[in-house]
Amino acid sequence: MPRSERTTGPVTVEVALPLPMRQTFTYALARGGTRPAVGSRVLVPFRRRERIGWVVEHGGSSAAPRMRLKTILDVLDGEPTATAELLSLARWMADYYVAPLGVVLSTIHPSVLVDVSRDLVALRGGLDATLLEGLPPRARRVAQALAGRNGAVRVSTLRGSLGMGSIWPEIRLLKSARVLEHETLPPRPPPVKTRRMVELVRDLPTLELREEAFGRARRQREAYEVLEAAGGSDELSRLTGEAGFSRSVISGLEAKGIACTVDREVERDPFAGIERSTTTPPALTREQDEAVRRLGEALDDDGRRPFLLHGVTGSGKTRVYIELLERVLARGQGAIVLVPEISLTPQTVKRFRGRFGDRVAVLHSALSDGERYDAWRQLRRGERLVAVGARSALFAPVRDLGAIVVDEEHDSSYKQSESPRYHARDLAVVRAAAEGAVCVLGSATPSLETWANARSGKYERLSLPARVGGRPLPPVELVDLKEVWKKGRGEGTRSEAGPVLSPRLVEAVEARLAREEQTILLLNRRGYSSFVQCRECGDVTRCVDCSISLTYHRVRRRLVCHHCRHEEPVPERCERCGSDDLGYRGLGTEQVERVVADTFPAARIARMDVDTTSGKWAHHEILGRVERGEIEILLGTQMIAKGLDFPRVTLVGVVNADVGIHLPDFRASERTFQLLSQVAGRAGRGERGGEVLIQTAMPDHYALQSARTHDFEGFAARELEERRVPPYPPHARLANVLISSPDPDLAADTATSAVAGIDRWIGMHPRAGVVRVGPAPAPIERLHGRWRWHFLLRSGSVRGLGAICRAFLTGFDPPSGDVRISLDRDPVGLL
DNA sequence: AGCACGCCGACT
DNA sequence: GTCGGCGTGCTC
Repeated sequence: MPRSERTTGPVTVEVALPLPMRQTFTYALARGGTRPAVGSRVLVPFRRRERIGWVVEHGGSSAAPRMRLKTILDVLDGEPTATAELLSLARWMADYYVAPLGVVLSTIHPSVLVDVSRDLVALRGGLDATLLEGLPPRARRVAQALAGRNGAVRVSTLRGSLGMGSIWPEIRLLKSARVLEHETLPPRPPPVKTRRMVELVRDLPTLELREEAFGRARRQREAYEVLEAAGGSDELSRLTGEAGFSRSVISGLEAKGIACTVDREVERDPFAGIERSTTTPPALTREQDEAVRRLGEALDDDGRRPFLLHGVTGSGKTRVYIELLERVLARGQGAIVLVPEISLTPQTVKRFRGRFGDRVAVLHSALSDGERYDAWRQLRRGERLVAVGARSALFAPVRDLGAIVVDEEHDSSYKQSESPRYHARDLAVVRAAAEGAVCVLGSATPSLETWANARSGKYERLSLPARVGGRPLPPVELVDLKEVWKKGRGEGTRSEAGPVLSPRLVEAVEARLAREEQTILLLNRRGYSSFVQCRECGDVTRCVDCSISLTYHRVRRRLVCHHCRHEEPVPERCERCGSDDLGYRGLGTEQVERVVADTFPAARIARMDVDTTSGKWAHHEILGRVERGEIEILLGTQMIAKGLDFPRVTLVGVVNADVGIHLPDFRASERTFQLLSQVAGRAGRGERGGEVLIQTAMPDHYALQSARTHDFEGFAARELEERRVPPYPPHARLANVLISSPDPDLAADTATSAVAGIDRWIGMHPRAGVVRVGPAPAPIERLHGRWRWHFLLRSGSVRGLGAICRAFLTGFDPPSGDVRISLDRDPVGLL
């Protein structure tokens, strides 16, 4: 026996379970069992149940009571599902986003690998009245519910339909009374789709042998020949279907030992139909060529920095990605391409599939769990080399990663809104650095974080300043709503804030209708937050300390800051120009829609937003109608700003740009600028050109002026200044702590005591440089029946902020009751 | 999280 | 007395 075995006692492993607990658990190995590799899944007993966890360490490190160690029930993987690279990324995430390692591991795996065991119960024979009478009421209810169903029922289903909380005590009681049977099924083996194949197992090379084998069995001989022609095997269903052999012919071959049927794994590929394109792509522009050359060089360079590929809409960024991938694949390496959720359309898929065929795995949200798992396995085995997908594709087990591309890197869908609240763009940089891959962040309107990194030299900037084909960006015109309000008093099409559509916009739309061209109208996002705006000068009051817009509280008739809780009365007159003409905004999308319909009664109008287009295909259906010219005006929220490419759209109108700018969020201007730039890119994609009209009461605002002149750099320079005092990203790092409870007092009290705890931690770590702002009621004060409070932590030090966040989440003991605390590091929005 | 234990009011 | 409400504590 090796000495180590003698001295270390029982061999143990540390297991991370997907539970909201920060600790790992120590388990012993089964007698004679081999020690599962770090990163593999194991089935372990936990409480009274079985759960799947990941081995994250060999030997115990958590202080476990040695005597009470439980033993691993099963090692589920021979090969770890979490490679060393992904496990270390998971550790980084757990640490940075302050989330339990097991939870992180479960989110970076396909869901079928995380499924836990299921418990089934079934009645044992019938239920008679005397038996029922002897049962306690709760147990009786369980038994009766079970009698109402046939056969075995999942305990979780039963519990859900009864709605009486945990029914495990009752099940144990009924089981011991021999009323029911209970069975725990092990976790489903991952679903692998199989197909019955018929394979030849004996060769009959000579005619003589065949004569001997088949004699007068003509159909068997024919089947043999079909199989031989198909290369020795074919699908059973094809032989019995198309080829028309009866099942008995096949059995005959089996009986003679010539063929056998086996289940072969097949891979589902929902995009199998997409043909590899044979057309040669157009020549690269000079700038594209230069970018590709630089990225190609970086593949060989160990000390490389991440790249920002800054290219205006239509400048051919995708082409650059594709050329990079070509070079990565030529080196025998793999790659990951992240795209925003919304742009994962058949067009995007076609683009990559067309060039790379089945070397690409597309991780689309419409995939079934099984399909997702198939793609994962293919990547893991190196059968596919490129993963294309939304946020979570960053965790694809691509081998020998050569590059990670993040398209539209500023897009907020890269941030996950549940724990772990990771940002896939930031993780892309982390993963690429750890695995020696080239990282490319592409955008026409980079986030200010990325822009600042490019400016400081932390990232290398590649630029595509012109559209492919030399087509100009469309002219953008700002329509001053203040003028319209002044003139428009007493007209029909108005809201509380004045007319919804300016004469200029109405006239432009009518011109399109007359010319049989199409219009896109971008609506404001839902106005849940109202602000007070001067109708004379367009001014909106901001908080002196936080420089975010103050929110108007109808009930109290006061203005409130949603960061620091500063309050002030609604001014009588505009503080800037002295006018008493103040508007209380709050224009609903429905209202705008009605006005549009009334103004253009003859037009065919479609509306597209999250509410009207719930199904994935409803969205495509509407776009199909636009494409076929069945729609003249497309009304929609931000989702219409991205990726649409219709040559007949020659006008894009933005109904009111101000709503976005005055959201109480430090990113409000940035978001608005990005949105306007995106939507402007929708106009004039075809020969006919196009124009963009933006309605606003503050045409002088820098975000609007920069959008008008397509000037990202001008916008970024000004916005970076705006965020200096008080410091917001990229000048400081933020964490947003959200506290929610159905009880408003509990939420508020918890916020107060949490802040007291935070202040103690801040006091103990002065060098972390953390500043607290708040607490204050969250901008959305009540959501899903819960009252919400939040506060912000701000620091110039990444590590310092991390230390305080971890100390807070581990050390703060929330009061009893239904309170939830969540921490969002690097929040993308504070709403 | 989920579940057990334990201590309280309100009903056969 | 029991039933079932939910606060508290623990899970290798």
